[in-house]
Amino acid sequence: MHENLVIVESPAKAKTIEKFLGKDYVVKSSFGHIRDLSKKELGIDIDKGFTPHYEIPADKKKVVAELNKLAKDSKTVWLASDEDREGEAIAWHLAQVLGLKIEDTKRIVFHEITKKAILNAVENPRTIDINRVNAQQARRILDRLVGFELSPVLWRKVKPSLSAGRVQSVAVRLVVEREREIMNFVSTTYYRVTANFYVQIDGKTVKFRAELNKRFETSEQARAFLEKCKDADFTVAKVEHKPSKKSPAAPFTTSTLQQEAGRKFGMSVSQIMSVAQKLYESGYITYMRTDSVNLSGQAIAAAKEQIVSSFGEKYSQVRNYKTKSKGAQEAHEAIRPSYMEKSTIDGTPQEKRLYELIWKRTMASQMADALTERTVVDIVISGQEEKFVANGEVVKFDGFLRLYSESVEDETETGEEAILPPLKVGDKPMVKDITAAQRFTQSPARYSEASLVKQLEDLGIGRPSTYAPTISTIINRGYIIRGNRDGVSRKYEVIKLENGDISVKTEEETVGREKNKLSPTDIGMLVTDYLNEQFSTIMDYNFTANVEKEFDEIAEGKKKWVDMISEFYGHFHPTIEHALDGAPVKSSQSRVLGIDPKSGKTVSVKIGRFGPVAQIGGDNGEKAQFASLKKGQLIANITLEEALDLFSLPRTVGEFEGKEVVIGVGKFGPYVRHDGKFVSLAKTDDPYTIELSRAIQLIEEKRLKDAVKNIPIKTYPSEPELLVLNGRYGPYISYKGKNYRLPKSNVPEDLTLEQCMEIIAKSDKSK
DNA sequence: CAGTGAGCGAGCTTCCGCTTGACTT
Repeated sequence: MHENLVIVESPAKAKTIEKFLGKDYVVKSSFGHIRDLSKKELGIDIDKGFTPHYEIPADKKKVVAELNKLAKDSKTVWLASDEDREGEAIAWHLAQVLGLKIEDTKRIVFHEITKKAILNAVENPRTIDINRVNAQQARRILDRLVGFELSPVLWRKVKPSLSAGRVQSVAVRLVVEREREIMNFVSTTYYRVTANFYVQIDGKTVKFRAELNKRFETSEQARAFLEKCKDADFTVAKVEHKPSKKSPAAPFTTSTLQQEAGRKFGMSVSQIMSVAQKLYESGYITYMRTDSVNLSGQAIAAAKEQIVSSFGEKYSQVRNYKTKSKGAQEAHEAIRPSYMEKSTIDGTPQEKRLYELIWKRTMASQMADALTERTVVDIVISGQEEKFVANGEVVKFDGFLRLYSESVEDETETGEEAILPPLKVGDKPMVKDITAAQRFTQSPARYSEASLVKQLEDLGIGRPSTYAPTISTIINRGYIIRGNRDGVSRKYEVIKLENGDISVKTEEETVGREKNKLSPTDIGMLVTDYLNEQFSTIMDYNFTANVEKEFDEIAEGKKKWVDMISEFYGHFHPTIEHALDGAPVKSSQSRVLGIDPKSGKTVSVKIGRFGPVAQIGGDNGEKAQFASLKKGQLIANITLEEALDLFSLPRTVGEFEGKEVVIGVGKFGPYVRHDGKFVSLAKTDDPYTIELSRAIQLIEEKRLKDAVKNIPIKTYPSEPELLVLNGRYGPYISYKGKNYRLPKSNVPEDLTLEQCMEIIAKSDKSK
């Protein structure tokens, strides 16, 4: 018999709290929600006032059974799930399932895992807030109604297995609309003029740069300006010094961690989350799914101590941050190191890097502003209205920059900030050269995973625990892809005045190179257009914010959840009926690109049975040729040349060992075929351009791998049927035609026959 | 397993949020 059972959501949290509470308390975790609407059906009885039917999912049966047993054996059960809407619902479901009385069940909450906070919580228990629970039920039921009524419409009208929902469909819409902006963008050109000046200071030549305060639209105008500069003289007309300061960014939330680690290390949001999970489980950082920027008093004090001892008093500045994002629920602290004095940890390189990033960000957030002095110098040109402007910046006190500076998503062209020589009004700097370079206005940038997360967060859509899964879902459904683009080469004109001569040159640059950026697929565009047309309310960027207001009213007891859902459904369901009555999506419509110069037949693109496809001929019952579009190509903007290129596979690239080497694209992606054997191309290989030498390299690599794969790590003379082998997922045991996983703790080379048999026996028993 | 594009149709798919392991040969 225990005195007290405390139930929290996360097992790592349970371990920590158990230490704070002492021996009279057993602390267990529910592993999140323990009940949900049934998975198979709608799980809501619409005719009976939207009554939800909750079930305990199969993978939660064990946890619930254990909690039930412990609850029966305890005098008092404390429900300590998070204080947000979902946490309150978890507490309520626990009370229901464990047969606790709602009126006198002890509900406790804390926003930070510190001894003080926990003890304080235990001294101030409350009861379950049923209004907040009802707000969660409304949220859950609304999402189920939307998801499970919309998705079947897509199965009937577009294609099977598609999905739609309050969050994912809007996420796809953002990507689709950005792509359309890029497609419709018309780049204009202008000329940017910069000058290299120099002055003599103490007998030394000091150079500096300045930019003209006007941009020219045409080459002629730019050239005319340079002509006029030939005999002009240049005078410093104004020197302005402005003190300026920079403040550190707030400590990390889930979203900002994803953005920053994405930019700095190029990690995907799901990679970041799984590394952060490891750090959390090891006790190195606080909880990683949070929308709060708050730090505990204890953490602030520890950071201060670290900063003062490492950098001195004047680098410290205690700051309290306020969360401003829409719909934040602040059940936790910001993501921070558990122990501020630990600036580094043991672990994999990724774990170390991510930890150090979190440590620096947290420390910097408690450091002083960086103080700078900005200098702006105007240089007038005799006989002309335009003037050159030089910008300089000097850091007077580095403050938090000593430790950390935030990165930016896409480096855009900005005026250079440099250290300027001491100039004064009336100075006449000499001109080394003046350059008018042709520039181009840029289309908006495609989203990265992290910038899409940021956009969703700004719109109040989705929660920290769902950002990464949402992106996986819309990629898995084939609505969007994450990919790289090589960029294209572009020529630009450079007009330069130097030593009294004007020269014109054409230079070349690569633009539009992208890594891991998101773009829609044809299906993503098709579904988005259809949903926008039929279900504009759900697709509205403000839909979530609007329903959140109502959830808040329910939580405050001002509104009944059934009324809210019933009103919503009254409007929503007829739109479903209307869509089902309507026509299917015109997905078979094709776009004609032109004429194939070789055959003289029509080339078109459309969505076929197996996705987007290009077609040559097939008009009058003749047999058409087909080729799938490449990842990233869209029906909306593929060109005739790109489409014709698709028909170049399979192609023979040469001979190796007297046999043909053929490149093709099969069911499992691009491959090399040689001597009746197939080798997959690497992700970075392009089947349309790959050369013989690389193909041979792939064939040889495959041979080597195959050779290694079949050499056993370990064999046993007394049991010839038992082998320890090296497989795709690491070492494993093969015995009598069956394979067995190795427990992590085993070193495969040291396995004895007895140990192997034990592993086999255990595995067979568990099945 | 290394393309596909005849037509029919049984049975299936699906949401958002809260949590971790288990599991692929």
